[in-house]
Amino acid sequence: MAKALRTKDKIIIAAEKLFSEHGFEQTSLRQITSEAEVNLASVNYHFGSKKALIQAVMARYQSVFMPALAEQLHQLQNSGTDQVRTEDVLACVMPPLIALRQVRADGPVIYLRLLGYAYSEIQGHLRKFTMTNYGEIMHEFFQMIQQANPSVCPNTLFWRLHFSLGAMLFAQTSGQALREIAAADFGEETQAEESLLKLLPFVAAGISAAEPEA
Amino acid sequence: MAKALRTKDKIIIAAEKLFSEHGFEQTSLRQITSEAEVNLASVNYHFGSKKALIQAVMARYQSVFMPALAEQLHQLQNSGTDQVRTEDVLACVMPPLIALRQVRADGPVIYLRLLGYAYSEIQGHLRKFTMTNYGEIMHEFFQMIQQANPSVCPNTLFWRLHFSLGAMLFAQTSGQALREIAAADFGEETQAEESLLKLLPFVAAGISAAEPEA
DNA sequence: TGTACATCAGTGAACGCGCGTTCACTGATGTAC
DNA sequence: TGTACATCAGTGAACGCGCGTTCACTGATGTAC
Repeated sequence: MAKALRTKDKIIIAAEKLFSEHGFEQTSLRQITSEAEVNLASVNYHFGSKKALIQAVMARYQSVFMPALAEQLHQLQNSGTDQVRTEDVLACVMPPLIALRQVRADGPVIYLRLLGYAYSEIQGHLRKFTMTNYGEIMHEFFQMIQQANPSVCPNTLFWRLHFSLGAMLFAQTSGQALREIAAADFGEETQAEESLLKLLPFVAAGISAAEPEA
Repeated sequence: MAKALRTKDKIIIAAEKLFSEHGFEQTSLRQITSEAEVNLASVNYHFGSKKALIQAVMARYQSVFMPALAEQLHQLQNSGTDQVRTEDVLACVMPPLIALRQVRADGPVIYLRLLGYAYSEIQGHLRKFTMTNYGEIMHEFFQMIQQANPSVCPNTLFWRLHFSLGAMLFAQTSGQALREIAAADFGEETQAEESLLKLLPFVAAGISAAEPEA
């Protein structure tokens, strides 16, 4: 049993790393099992299929992230502030992200990259999975963003939230390359987590922007 | 000769459509030649390889878009306004985008989707290609954004421009799915080109947001 | 105008390769009596 | 305590499949003399 868990864990650890670096479809089971120093057939033995392995990897992070996000949102709601600001709602995602260090030291970065690939590659699957399992939390989040921006119509907010998601995922997926360019052009090193801090004011301003006249 | 051009064009037209719908790696030459009603081997005959076909498809759009963008930027520079606004610089991308209708009726949408896949799939290749061929135009664009936002440091602007790019590409790549969700949730149909108009105020506000204190 | 030859567009079939998955199997561990 | 059996983790080799690419070939068009 002890060794059994080892093999399964080895696969998970190697898969997370390679998935987050090259995406799901571009990473083969042979690469994963080679990195994990494990037999090729053991992926299908432990997980059933490649698709199931992908879901297991994602689920492991979601199951930590989502409850932590719910916790943050509730804290903010019960903080007695009568008017929450967009920044405050957005900031709720940071502690859950940092909590992913429990899963793995570089968990926050890994998770964001996985999200990026999950959205761009397996179109819609992840969204469906997230909504069926954590739809309520997502709904709460959306409602609080609406409360913080009563003058922006919900349809516009819907789009702006997805623009924000896109900005975050793109920055993560292309993050390494961008950081190198930025370092070369401006002589400033930007850390992976730092680019997230740069993101917050950007999306907060974008979400709360005045609605243009029709 | 007449029929020769036909086959090559048939391939381009089918490839653009399928690439923009499913991405480059997910689209096989067999799908393309089947859609184009053309022999499988003719792709390699006319283009040499799949990679060369992808480049040909992208180059066709870039060669229309980029000069048109340069034209817009120059017009804005010579308009006599002493202080350009971020919105004005951003708005410069719209006419070149619309000019892509010359290439093909749904050219603007196709191009944006291709861009999205190009950035997320063939990491860095497109950026390199764009910078070597149109680096000067990109540099001009960046400089004008800087002029419009003298109080934001260049490094931050660099990141914010890429956040904006990410927001746009994500909205396009996931556009169809998002439009369906939005229609179901808010009873409002959003057209493909309309989501771009929603994007402009969002990124303009994000780019010009005040720099947070350190 | 007619013939020989070269060039070019297009084709059908096969190539080798890497992929996810399957299968028959081994060996260790746990359980029942 | 000892034996028989069941369960489980893990393995090596092969499977079929779709992929991009290649190759020898056909037939039409253009050119030279």
